[in-house]
Amino acid sequence: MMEKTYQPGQIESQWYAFWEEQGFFKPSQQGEPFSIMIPPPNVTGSLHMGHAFQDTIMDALTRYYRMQGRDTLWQVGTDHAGIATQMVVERKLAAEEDKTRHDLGREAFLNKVWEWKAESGGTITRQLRRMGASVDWSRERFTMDEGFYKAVQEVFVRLYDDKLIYRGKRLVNWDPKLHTAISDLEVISEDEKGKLWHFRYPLANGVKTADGKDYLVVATTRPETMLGDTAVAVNPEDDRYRDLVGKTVVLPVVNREIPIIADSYVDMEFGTGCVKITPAHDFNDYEVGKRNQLPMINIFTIDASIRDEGEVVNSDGTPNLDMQAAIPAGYPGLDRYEARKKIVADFEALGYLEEIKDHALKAPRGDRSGVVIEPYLTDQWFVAVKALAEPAIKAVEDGDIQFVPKQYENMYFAWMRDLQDWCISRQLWWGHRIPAWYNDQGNVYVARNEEEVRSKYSIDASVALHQDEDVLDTWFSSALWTFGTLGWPENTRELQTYHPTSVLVTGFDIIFFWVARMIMMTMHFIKDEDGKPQVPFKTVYVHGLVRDSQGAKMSKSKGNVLDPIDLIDGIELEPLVTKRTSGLMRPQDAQKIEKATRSEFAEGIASYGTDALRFTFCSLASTGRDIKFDVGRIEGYRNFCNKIWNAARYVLMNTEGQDCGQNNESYELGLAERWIISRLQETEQQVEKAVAAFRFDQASQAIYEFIWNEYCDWYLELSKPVLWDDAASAELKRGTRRTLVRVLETALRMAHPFMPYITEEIWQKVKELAGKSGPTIMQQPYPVADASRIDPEAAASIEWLKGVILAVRNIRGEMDISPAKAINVILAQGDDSDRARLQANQSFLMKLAKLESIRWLAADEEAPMAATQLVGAMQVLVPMAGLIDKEAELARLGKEIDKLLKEQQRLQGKLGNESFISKAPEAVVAKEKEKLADAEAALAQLREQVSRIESI
RNA sequence: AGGACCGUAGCUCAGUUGGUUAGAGCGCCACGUUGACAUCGUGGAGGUCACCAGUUCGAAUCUGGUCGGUCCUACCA
Repeated sequence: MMEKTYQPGQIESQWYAFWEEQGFFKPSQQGEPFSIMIPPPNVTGSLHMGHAFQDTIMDALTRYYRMQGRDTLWQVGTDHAGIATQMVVERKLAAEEDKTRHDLGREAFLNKVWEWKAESGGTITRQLRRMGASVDWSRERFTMDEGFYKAVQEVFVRLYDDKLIYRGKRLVNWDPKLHTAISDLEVISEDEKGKLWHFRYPLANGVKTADGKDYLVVATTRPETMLGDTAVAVNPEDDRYRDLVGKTVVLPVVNREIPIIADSYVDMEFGTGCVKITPAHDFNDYEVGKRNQLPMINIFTIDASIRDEGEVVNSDGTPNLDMQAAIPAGYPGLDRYEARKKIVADFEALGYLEEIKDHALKAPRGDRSGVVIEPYLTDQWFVAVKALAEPAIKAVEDGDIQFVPKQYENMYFAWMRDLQDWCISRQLWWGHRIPAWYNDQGNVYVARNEEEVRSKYSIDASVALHQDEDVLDTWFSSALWTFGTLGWPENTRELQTYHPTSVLVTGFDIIFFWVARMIMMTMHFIKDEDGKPQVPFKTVYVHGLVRDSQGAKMSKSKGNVLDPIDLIDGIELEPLVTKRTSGLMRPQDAQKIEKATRSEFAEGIASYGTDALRFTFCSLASTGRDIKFDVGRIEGYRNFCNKIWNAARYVLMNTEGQDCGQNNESYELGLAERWIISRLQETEQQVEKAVAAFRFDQASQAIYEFIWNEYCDWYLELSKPVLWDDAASAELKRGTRRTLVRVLETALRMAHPFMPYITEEIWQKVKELAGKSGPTIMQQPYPVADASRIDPEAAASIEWLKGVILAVRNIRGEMDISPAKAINVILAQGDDSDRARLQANQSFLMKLAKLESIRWLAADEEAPMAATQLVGAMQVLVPMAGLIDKEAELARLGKEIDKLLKEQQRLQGKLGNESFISKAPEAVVAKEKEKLADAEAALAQLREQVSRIESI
């Protein structure tokens, strides 16, 4: 016997373990392959709403295609997440042992990270199981497992040998806190208020400007970088300065003579039209420097404080040993911001500070450290992306890869067509160490390991080699995800079978980080037998961000994060407050967060269960837009689960231990059965169409409406008069029981990809009654619509029935007739088909509308005093025998008449329009005419009623 | 600066190729525990589809513009 109410906790605990133990998640190795790669979450992270959303969609797809008989692989794994993980462990180390990673040394520190991974690495996979994710755990991978080491080395070495990876001294984004280079993508620019300082640079050798001044004025937002200036640039078209090009200025404070150059980069309209050029500390200046062969002077240490002496580098990146770049006394060792103050003060003292203006600027900050990023000259490894990008662009242009929704393709193209070389080296310890070795002269050798280096480059064992200290950008290894997980560089059966993968499900925020790079890497390394590059996936389904109910991004610092597990299990208010207010970056926010939490979740969060959460995500997944997560929504779907639960209880009560035609006994299907079966086929068609279009909202809505509004609201009610009628035939009763249980069983299969637990739980109870067998619903065939069972006649008949019932209920409601009171109904003005339908549906009508009697108005009979409703042209009369509230009924009729009058007017206007008649398609005109006729007929009837009532 | 997306009921959102009386869920109001379900049932109220102009016989839907919001990309020192 089933519990009276749906309790997700009880039913969700067992099934997952059963599925996993039985190996149901593994590919069947039969049928057409279908494969999805999970975007690997951070191995030490925990599940957030974005994951939960994404995993729901992937699991729905996986279960759907698995049930359709496809050979389905959902590949699971985790990412080592270089910077993020290293930072966590460093913070732990600082908090617990007051040590830095340098105190431990590389090897000991890495051991700590591996320990941390072992300790916390199970969290996210445990949570993934809670979500019901049907991933193949036997194939779980990690981006730093042995196979990935192999794949990463292979890719690096081959790209290097193909000249697609190179090393060089370049200006890169440097994080002065983390002491590593980062890629362009890891730099977030933020609006900040700053200043624009205007400095005078005196002209050397007595030269004067056209207007007689002996100095130029340059403006800068970064005064301290002037220590590294190597030129002043003006626009070549600028008449004001044309004669000064080739002359020099003397850099104040440092007293270095630097040239005035002409470069079209300079905007004549902005500021004074003179720009200080600091090639080593500004990306634009770097380009100017390269064009004009300016030396570059690095003035910063890795902390972005001032060096003892500038490091001079030629514009091609080679060391410049000829030029000295002394740094004035008082500056070395100063932090960049202290240096800025001192420079400004020194300029002021020298009388060279022209003015200071407020200036809105975009500060580049590291996405992990939050500090201002410094353009910095260092030796780094790069991927030359141009050659890789071309086929990757073409694949999307040609439709080999399709984005859903399509608009993301533009975003992809825009980025790919303006791609800069990718800086892949990171000065971290946690990650894939770069497979490059150096001898004492600094010559570089790239191979899979030291042994191979020696043989490849014929280096004697006596020559000392040391490996590059740097590791690779995390995204370098994740770019290999689709093929690395399938055993590449070996040409495995899995690689042949499941690659290219079917669909990638991901957020738009990592299209550049991950999706684009996967496409480039995959197409370069994975080829068909005929040599054609393989794409990593055929479709990219891009979903939106999960936001809070107000539309704000969920973040720890705002204290508005919802934990999917809390929505599943529920959480009391106090622990929720504690959870949201602990470990804040800014503890002063705690009070505000606590207040907001207490008001939004006064009762804590109820336990809604995984199925309700998943169904909520599906219903919100419309067109790749961001979704605002409202707890009211999940409550509604928890109620839906309860509805299914209770429908199943009803079905079991009426079928268990009884004959439901399991053994092909003869049975009869009545109108109601034909109707619900017909509606089921239509729903199956809708769901199929929706899933094919990745419209999970439409799929879930179709299922919801079918189960609640058709099956529960109507069919279960329609089954009662039959099952409880002693006079009904055994065949009809059997047909009803059979339909009850089979439609339920089919609906469960239809819903299973979206709500796996409750469907499995109930399916196990009804499968035999429905004539099915098997260990799990997971392996049952997905319902396929049978168009021949779509039954327009049954549908019309039941729609008629519903119309009459609704009319009676409406009268009851409006006339305030107790639902408990059985009433008499008279039908009038009907045609033959109405008469046939009453005949067919009379017993339903009696029971569902709670009638005392129903009959047709006789031909010569005058209609009694009654409340009236129309069903098509037919009148439904509820005689009120003196009890009628005259005013109420007149008001009710008046409302109806007003509505019809408006409709009539609209239609008459339309049909009176010559050009509508002549230009609109005939079918449309005919339809409008029919509508007008219906409206006018109804109007006439209602008016007749009004005059009758008024005449009392 | 360029681009994308969005603006529909109190809230969250659907609305296919232009032809609906513009829908759903939640919330709201009224009534109701009849033998699946009060995590329920029945009925009801609630919309100038942001605004303006255009195309069209016909616009929530197509075009242009205005206003408001979100986001991305690139930035001028």
